[in-house]
Amino acid sequence: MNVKQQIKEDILNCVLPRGKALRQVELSTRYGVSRIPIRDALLSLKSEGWLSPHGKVGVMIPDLNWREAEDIYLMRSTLEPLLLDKAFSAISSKELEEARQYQSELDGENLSLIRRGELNWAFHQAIYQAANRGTLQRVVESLNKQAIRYLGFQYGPLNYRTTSQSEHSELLLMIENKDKDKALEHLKRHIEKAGALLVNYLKEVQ
Amino acid sequence: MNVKQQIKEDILNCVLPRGKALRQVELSTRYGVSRIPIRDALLSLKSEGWLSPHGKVGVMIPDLNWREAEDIYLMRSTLEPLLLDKAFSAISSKELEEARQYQSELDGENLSLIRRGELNWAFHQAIYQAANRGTLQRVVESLNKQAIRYLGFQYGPLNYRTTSQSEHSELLLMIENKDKDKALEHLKRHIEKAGALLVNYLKEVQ
DNA sequence: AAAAACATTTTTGTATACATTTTTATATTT
DNA sequence: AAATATAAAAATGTATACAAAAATGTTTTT
Repeated sequence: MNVKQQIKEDILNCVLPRGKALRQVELSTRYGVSRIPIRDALLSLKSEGWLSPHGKVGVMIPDLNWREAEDIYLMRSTLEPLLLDKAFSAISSKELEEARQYQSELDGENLSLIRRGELNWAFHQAIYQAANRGTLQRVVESLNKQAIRYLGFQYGPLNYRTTSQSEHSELLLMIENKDKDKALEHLKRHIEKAGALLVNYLKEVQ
Repeated sequence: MNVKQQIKEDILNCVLPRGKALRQVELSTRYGVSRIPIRDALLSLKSEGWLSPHGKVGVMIPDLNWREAEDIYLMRSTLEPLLLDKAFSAISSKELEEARQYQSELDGENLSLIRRGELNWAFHQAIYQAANRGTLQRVVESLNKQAIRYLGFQYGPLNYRTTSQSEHSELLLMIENKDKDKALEHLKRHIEKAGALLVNYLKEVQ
């Protein structure tokens, strides 16, 4: 696994200190590489929202907060139906099969949080790719990947797993039945519900 | 000016070759720095959509295409009203004054395309910042900055400048009059119109 | 004693050198 | 002659060394 992925894991597992500046030399000894790939990884993670600036210089691991979660899910619930809309008529059994593949993988018990997040995105992406809308899809992808940082809550205290899985099944059914309006609405609600649950929880614990 | 900005300018002014891989050594001699800052800049520009991957390795300047433009403006027209909605009640005369400042700067004749794009974003941002929604705002910012690549068309053949300026004035008026619904609708139309004009033009020339 | 100026230390940014990977050209095989 | 295998070239990725900038601690001044 490359350094960037390792750092992501370590952010999720709270191995790295939160709130204070991450030092490049420290990380380079920790991960056994020079500072250059560390620097690359930090810049990249910053641009993806996994890290935030620390004063004039350096980066740090930002706090999770409900405002950010709310923004992410608000955007997802707005943009993903747009994407599904553009994809809808082009979705074939090939895409549906691929989506089901990822869905069944999500039933596994011993998956890391990151893997779970990636599979969740893979499921949605399998459907969206029929839209052939690279730019819109990349934004939605980035939002989904940012949401991974909050997955610890959803799969932990909130116990959202079974709900999410059954909603995925329902979505696939609606797509199979070519019921576009219903599918779009269902997708929007699916995302809104997950968001609301998460935001409420975050507001409580803060 | 730093290397990244220089490369942006050179992309906009079609100085760098489009479609073929940009070579790091070539760029490093061109801009008089070593390969490291060049590499940083290329990675960063790729993540911002100014460059796209070239095969397995390297990056290239992508073609402008109507699909991307349509996606960008579709997202903007969806997300920016959300942002204005959240900002609305918190917009004071301070923000309006700042917006007017940028607007009057936009009347200038001898502005580079990048400067014009930045000022246009600064105008919108001045209003949006009252929302205090960092995550949503960053996505919208990134979309606005991607749109800069297409500004050559809007300020050139499409001659959109005066229309845009008067629409900005109308928006500010609606905000002053606390007419939220009208302002949201107007903003959405403002973006949609710019997008439709651009997309139609791009479809024609391609 | 508080504030400002200076020196020291720490940290990041960049250049050069080397390792690895990818691409291209050439030779070999069928 | 086309396809595959191999070797050479070119490009990117990474390590180390150095330069610039930022942060910190100390001294000086008021």
